[in-house]
Amino acid sequence: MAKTQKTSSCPDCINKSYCFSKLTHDELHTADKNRAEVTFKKNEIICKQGAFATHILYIKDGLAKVYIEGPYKNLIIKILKNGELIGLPSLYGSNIHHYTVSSVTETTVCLIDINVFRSFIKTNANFASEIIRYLNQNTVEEYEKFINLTQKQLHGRVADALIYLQKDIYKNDVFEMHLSRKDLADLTGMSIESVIRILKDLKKGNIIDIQGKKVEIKNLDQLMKTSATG
Amino acid sequence: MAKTQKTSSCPDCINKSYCFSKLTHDELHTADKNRAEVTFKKNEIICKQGAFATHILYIKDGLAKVYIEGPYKNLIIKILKNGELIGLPSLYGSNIHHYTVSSVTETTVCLIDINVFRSFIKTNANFASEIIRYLNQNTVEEYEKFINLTQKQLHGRVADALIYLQKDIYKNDVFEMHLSRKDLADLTGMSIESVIRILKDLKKGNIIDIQGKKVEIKNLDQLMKTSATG
DNA sequence: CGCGAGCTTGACGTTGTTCAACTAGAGTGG
DNA sequence: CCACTCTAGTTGAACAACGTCAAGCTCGCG
Repeated sequence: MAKTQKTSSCPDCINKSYCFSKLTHDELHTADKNRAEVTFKKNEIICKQGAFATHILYIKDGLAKVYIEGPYKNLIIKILKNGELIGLPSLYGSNIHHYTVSSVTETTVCLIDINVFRSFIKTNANFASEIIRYLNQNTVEEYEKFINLTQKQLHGRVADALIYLQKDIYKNDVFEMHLSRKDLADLTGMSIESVIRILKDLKKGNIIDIQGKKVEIKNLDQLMKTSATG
Repeated sequence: MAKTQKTSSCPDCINKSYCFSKLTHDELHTADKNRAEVTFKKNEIICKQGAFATHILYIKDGLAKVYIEGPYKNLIIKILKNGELIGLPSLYGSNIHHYTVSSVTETTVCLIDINVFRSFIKTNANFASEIIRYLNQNTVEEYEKFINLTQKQLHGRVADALIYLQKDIYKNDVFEMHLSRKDLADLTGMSIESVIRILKDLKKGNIIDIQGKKVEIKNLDQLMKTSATG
């Protein structure tokens, strides 16, 4: 399972999420006192859909997948990288987690008591508006995902997923694919077999190259065209 | 087009959204001074995706549809009824509208200057947390919609739409269907023809009845079973 | 009475899933 | 060091689900 440690304090932490820069020195100290740091190995569950949300989690390092557990299969909403927050949808309203998060690579997270988090929102308006900004950005990304999943066919959806990984996650045309074919299927809302076939097509069309875990985006323009034409 | 009028003032308004109850008397007066009231006829655009978001809108009366304009067709995210807010995703971050809203029936909305709205968030923590609660509730509903649209087949999706209308919008087993078949198609992410066929099936199975615009949910249990089994 | 928009129906083709078999590679124990 | 197993990945064939097309219908309205 996961091991606990506690390295740098919040005021000194250089990885902290942008919204924390809105906190005062005192508030950061309060956060630090109410915080735990945990490292998860690959493929461990970080937070479980349906469980009580007692903490807001903050990804300090690593990659994690956020997914909704549906009746038959899962849908990956988003891949989280360092600096991102887990549990905000449970901040007010029902205090249970609305999704499951599990680690894709070894991942270190900070846990901050949800009530401490709430108190920051009450007392620090800049922090509150930063949280709203963060929530809204997620909402806008979800709208885009809605269109991708419901109005594009397979080639377009795989192209979207690859562009997402290239632009938002790895920020490089060449990257090591940490997601399994099943993860890609859950991310694009299709079957594993279809993912494989489409990747093969894209490789044959010289748009991407795949060697084992290594993926290279060879023709981003063409990939974006594929994304656009569905 | 739309006509402008201004009836009751904000402090006296009995239709106001729950979050406004968190505002002080003075703040409500400020809102009132920076507000306009507009009535849209059926099928008019209330706010347009891509346009600048200068105001937060509040539905005082009527029904409206929120939809994302995709490359080939639209996706209806949600039906709005009185008390709901338009434009929150544009509050911080990019100040353009991320969706289009148009009236389904005659609809009266209040427009509140977005900067006034922002200032309330800065100065009134209860209001801010109420906004976050509202945003989060929408997010959770969107998660459910994600599963419905991506993991269910046609019968399940139509069942979901009908249950949504019955439970959240009309709150009655018998209601007048204000949405066209195309609207239902955009709401469920399918073709018009398929909507019609599934409705026919449900009618044949004695689960619903349709006479012109009048819809009756005759067997909600069965409809929920249909929703669950996809 | 005639026109047009929204609705309905059936026939057909495409897309994408499912199933089943097979392969490659990584870890395990003898 | 090699057989053994287990999982992830891959391939092809058959089938079901759904969208598209084309035609006809209905109803409200000028």
